[in-house]
Amino acid sequence: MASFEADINQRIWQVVAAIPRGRVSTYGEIARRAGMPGAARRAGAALKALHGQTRIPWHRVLNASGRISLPPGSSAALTQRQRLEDEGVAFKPNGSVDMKQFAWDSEV
DNA sequence: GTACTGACCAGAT
DNA sequence: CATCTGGCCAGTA
Repeated sequence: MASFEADINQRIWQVVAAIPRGRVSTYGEIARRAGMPGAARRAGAALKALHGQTRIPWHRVLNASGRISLPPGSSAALTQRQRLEDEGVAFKPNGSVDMKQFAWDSEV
């Protein structure tokens, strides 16, 4: 049996890939859907492992506050915001996204 | 093996 | 709003 760790990453990426365009989710939600409730950090580690080279829509994942969890001003953070706005996800002046409106599991 | 860190989270102060 | 605390799991030194 191969270690489950590698499969866990695949699981996480699969969940992220399932986020509809124009919607966002959180690390906690991703972890929960991947079968590891409470392991939000694991989700972050899995996305970091992609290091940008992937077709997985990692930019649709925000932290529980609805904010980009990457260093402000960093290349990755700017790319994430750019791609989300391009998909129709709006950022408030304070730099957060309205989860009530754009969360994957949320209805308008 | 231990210790520290991190694209986290929720609750308390 | 800022700060701290405990919890979670994996990667790194």
